[in-house]
Amino acid sequence: MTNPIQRQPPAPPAAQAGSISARARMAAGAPYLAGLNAEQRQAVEALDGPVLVLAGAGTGKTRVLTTRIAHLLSLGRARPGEILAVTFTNKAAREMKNRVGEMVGQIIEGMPWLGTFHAVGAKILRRHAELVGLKPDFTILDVDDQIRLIKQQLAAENIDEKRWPARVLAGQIDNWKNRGLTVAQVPAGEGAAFAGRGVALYKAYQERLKILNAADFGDLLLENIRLLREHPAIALQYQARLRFMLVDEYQDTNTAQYLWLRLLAQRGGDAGDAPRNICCVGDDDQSIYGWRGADVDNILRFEHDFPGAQVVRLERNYRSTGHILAAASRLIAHNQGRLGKTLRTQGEDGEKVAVTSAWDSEEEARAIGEEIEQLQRDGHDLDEMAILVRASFQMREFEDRFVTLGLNYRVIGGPRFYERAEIRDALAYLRLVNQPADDLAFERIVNVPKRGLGDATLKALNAHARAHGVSLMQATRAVVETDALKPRPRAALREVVAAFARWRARGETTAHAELAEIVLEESGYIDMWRNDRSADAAGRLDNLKEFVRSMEEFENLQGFLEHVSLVMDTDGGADAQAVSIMTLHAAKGLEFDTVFLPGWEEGLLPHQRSLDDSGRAGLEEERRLAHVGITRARRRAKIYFVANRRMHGSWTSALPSRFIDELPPEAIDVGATRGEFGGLGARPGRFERMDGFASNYGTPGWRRAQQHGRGAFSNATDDPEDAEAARIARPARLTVPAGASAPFARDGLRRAALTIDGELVAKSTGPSAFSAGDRVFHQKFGNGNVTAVDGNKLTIQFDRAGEKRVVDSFVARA
DNA sequence: ACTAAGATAGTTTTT
DNA sequence: CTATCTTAGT
Repeated sequence: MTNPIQRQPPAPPAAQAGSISARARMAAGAPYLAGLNAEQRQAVEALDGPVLVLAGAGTGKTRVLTTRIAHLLSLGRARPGEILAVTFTNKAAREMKNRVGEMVGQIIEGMPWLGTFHAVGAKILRRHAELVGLKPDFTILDVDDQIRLIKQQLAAENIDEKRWPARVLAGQIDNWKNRGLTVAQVPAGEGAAFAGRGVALYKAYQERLKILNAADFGDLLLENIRLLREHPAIALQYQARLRFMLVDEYQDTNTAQYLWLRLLAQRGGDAGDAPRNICCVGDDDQSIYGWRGADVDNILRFEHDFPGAQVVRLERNYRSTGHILAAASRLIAHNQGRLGKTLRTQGEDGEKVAVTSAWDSEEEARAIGEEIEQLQRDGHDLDEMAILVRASFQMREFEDRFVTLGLNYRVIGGPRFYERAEIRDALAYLRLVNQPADDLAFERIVNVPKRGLGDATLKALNAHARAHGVSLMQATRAVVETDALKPRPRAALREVVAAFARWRARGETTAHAELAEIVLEESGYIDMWRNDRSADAAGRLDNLKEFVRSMEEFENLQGFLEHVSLVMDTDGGADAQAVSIMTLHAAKGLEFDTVFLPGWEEGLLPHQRSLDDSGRAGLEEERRLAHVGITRARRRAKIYFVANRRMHGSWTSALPSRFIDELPPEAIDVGATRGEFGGLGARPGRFERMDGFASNYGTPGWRRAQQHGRGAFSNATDDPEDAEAARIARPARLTVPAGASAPFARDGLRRAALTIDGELVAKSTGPSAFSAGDRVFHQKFGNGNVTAVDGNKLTIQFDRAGEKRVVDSFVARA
């Protein structure tokens, strides 16, 4: 798909030997090299030519990368300004910076080219902005701005936003940019997307960005590529300077990033014909970002792209116990098209990977909650436990449960600090003070807080701005002087113009953090939240305070704004002990003693959408996700799957994930939750319904479920109670007929769960398991009296907890 | 211009 | 089911 890099002969081994010598001998005994294993050391010391380090989970990838930089510096092979080191996240960049700093001293202060792809891209682009039609102080737009911009374009083009949503076009443009495609390079077929106007809209969007003196995230790379391609002299300059390149998480690079690296890796002035010194570190088994443009092929193709490349495999895992590693390895072995690694551990086997079935997601959450409490009683830190989910909707169940348990938890991920509305609003104010021509910022806050300025007013301003080719702020200044507007909006706008002029002047003499306070106060923005009665208003005020405080770390407003658009993240206060809840994606790169992996069901992991959209590639990426999940665990990995999950409001039955079948039986322990099945609330009377599902009995899913029932699961324990629980919890999964209403689905499934091979395995206790007046016991709320029955929902007056509505399966007769 | 009731869709996420 | 966005009503 992309042209391979220019063929280059491998370097003669002796070519660089001269410069090493004494210093090298000193470095050989360098403290930072001590403690590396043979492969790690090889990866660190192979400084010349292309090197691919295949670093499996927990094999010391970051250590190799940072040590390599330290090594380069202390050998004197490169000055800090000659090393390009790129990562994907700010977190990774920060960590690298810190760790290199620890090894080498303060030299890192001068590592200007260590950062994320985007930060480094922006840095280069600012230096040569004019060459790509921008000014050096261009604004970096985020997704929000992007969408707003595209919305305007669609409106101007009279395109029905219903049929062609702005975010879809934004996604498409992003996709093109990820693949390194400029307007001219979009394949004809794809350009016809969006009612045949895809490319035209892309073109118009790019033109609009230039007018606004703005670049979106994609441009930071794509315009960079264009810059380097169209100006060979500049390319040469960077090629010559950046003599050593290091790339983290290479499996996650997209085509644009790949092209950019390739351009920089072409032979520079000093290197003659020698291959460039590029070292990519990654793990094809942890490539989980295909859906956002990452191309695993980049890493699979490395040796082809960089002939003569050395490949170093790091396979010694220092993180997990034997059973955990065995489970992860066997699972990932089911993927085809891997470079292939075998993780080994020196440690003990440890606990087996627990695979537990539960009736539904609520029970799953309860079981995990109990296990966490047990671990806590045994002296384990909550900080060392994490729940890793496939999709964020799974989180709520755990949050709900943990709130009632009073268990401290923290959700990792979610909306980033700078993505929060209040922060973006505050930023827009500052951007507008800094750059009155920032139309997007203007539109965002002109009526926040409410100033009585609506669509009509904005339309008038836009019309004037377009007609005269000026910014909205300028247009406003002009329009306010006319009587084109009604008195009310006119007065409001007059105030806005005056206020910004005032703040701008004030900025000349006032420190930027203080200025921000003044702006937020005088604009009425702070008051807006002070007067807001909603629950999260207080939090927003806190965020604003934090926002202003964080400004103090920067020299000036300009510097702060650059930081915020590229680098700001939420790594905030992690003070109290808490269980972490996050997605599998967010967990990459982290590790915990105990990892809970709920939701291992067909359709969720692997996710149906992945399967539908990307077929086998999708399945393999899901498998890698599962692999990432297991390998986060140091000592305990616990997998769960449920029979029933509520999705989009209706109950859906689920099959255990095929990934569970792919685990090595000898490394796992299978069981079921000790759910309160006694009170299942089975109500006979409609068993004939089962016949309606008969056609599903021959499906692969059904067969697999049966197989499990007969195999590992039914023999999981000698305890008859457990055995029954296992059978029940491992019911025949049925596909809910499409469109089945929730109650029907639920009833049908409940019924299904009670029968295996058509045999009733759970006894029912009458039409209604409970009736008003019954004395019952609930695990959490204690004893109480049933006051009303509604289907399987009971209203209970608890002695201590008050009145609650509870599903009958959660209570037992007292 | 703002509010309240309807429609709609609903993995994963960084920069 | 529920969060979010759009539309209709005041």
